[in-house]
Amino acid sequence: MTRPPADSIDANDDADGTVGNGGGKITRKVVLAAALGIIDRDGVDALSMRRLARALDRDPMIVYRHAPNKAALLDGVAETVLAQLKVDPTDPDWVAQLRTVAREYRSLALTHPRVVPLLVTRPLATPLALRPQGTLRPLEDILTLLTTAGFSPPAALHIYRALFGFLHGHILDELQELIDNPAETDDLLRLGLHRLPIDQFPLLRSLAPVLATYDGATELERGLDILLAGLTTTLNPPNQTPPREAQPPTG
Amino acid sequence: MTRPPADSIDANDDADGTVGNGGGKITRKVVLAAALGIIDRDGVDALSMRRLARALDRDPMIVYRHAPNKAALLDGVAETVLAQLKVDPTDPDWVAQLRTVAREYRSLALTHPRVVPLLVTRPLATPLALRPQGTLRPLEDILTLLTTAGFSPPAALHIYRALFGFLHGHILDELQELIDNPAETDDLLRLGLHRLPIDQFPLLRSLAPVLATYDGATELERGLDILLAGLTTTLNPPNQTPPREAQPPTG
DNA sequence: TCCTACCGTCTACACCGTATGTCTACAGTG
DNA sequence: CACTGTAGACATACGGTGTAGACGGTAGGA
Repeated sequence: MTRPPADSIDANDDADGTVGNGGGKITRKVVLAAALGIIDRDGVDALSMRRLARALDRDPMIVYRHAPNKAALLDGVAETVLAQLKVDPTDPDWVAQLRTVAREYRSLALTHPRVVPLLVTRPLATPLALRPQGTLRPLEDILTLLTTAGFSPPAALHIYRALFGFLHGHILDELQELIDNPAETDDLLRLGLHRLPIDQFPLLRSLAPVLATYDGATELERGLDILLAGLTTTLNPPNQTPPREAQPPTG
Repeated sequence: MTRPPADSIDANDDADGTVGNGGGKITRKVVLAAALGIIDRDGVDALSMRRLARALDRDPMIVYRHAPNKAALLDGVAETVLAQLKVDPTDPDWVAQLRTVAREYRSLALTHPRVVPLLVTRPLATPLALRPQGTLRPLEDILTLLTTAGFSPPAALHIYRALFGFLHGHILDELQELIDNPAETDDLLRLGLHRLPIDQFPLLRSLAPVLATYDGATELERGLDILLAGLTTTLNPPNQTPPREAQPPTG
């Protein structure tokens, strides 16, 4: 009998909402999925080894069979999210492909907003080459995309940096502006801006309506316009399709 | 006598390296400075209320006199660092002023690299208006800088977002590429890239020398060139000095 | 059949954030 | 002077945390 004590046999679709995984086999994938679920629901701080084990309906120590320690577990969660970012390195239109990647990255971040701190933070703790390979895959793929398009590897790296730098910044910006109290109708109150002294923050307060109607998608597109235009003019590869203007996805 | 038991009276410049603050008065500033010291030395994870108290040579609970809880303490640390960022809202040359701010932000991040996760992450947990006011000061100041230069408030906000989005992204990029093993002379080994399978990451591995000689300062300047050029062409304010080309600080 | 490998469990330790209570020193009041 | 109120520092305690180490049971290979 590998099940926990009797009192939890039947009544345990535990407080984490996950249905305790019953008697199913525990794999790394299952562990990471459960961890991701907890983080999505309650944030990174809410993820503890014990709570994760509770969600898996197993002993806390089981997690250590699939991750050497908690830091590695968090890396794993970041990796599973980032691994969903697919790059097509064979796309002949590199500008369009980068746009697609950017949009997908944004939508990934918006569906897992509480994972974003991990995405931007974990790499700071680990030297590049020691990072989980799923994390490096998009980098390598974009490098091949760009070198295939005619860029030199250093130029490709430059473009990659510019794109993801911009992307990370944009995501952080956008998530910061999520609404305080969505039910409130008045913009000032909804954003909590009324708490700021008027004499010290007049402009910020006056921007309530603008802040309240922030549109991340088109903000991203405009940023990409500028960025990609700047890149194509400074670094034109030999064999290349002309860069397209902003073209938000139709769907 | 407010001092702790005798055994620590003379021999306690404790393991945190800070000289226990002796009998000095504990203020919020002192607490935050000690916390910053610990984070600078050993990272955010190493900061615990107990260790902070040990550094202050006091009982753990004093910290709660100056911060309601640990999250607020971290916010305070982020604030003290960010408050060092001075914006001159009266500068007539807004482009030059933004460049200066960007450079100062970068140098701030480089002198406190382990605080950067807090800088980019804490705001995600707190709605804009609830953030410590020291955090909002640079925002308001940049808004007045730009509106004084002739931009409308929404345009000013747009520029602020673009600048700090780019800035955050750049900082994260730059810190990620810090060296694994600085003593090693071979670039591949120094970056740990030899651990990557050649057949799966050929381009990344080939970029070892480029990665090893990353120059964040000029990378930042080039990014600012593109960004500010893009902003001035799309959003030209009425009364404005012409934008200058990249001009790294002479000192 | 035994051996090895792994998987899940149990126990235990040192440490964590913080609610609550107690002690002390001092300010103001009569 | 005694008395009270108050604020700061200290002490205790509770429930939780990450994880080292040892133990049993089960599966597969020799």
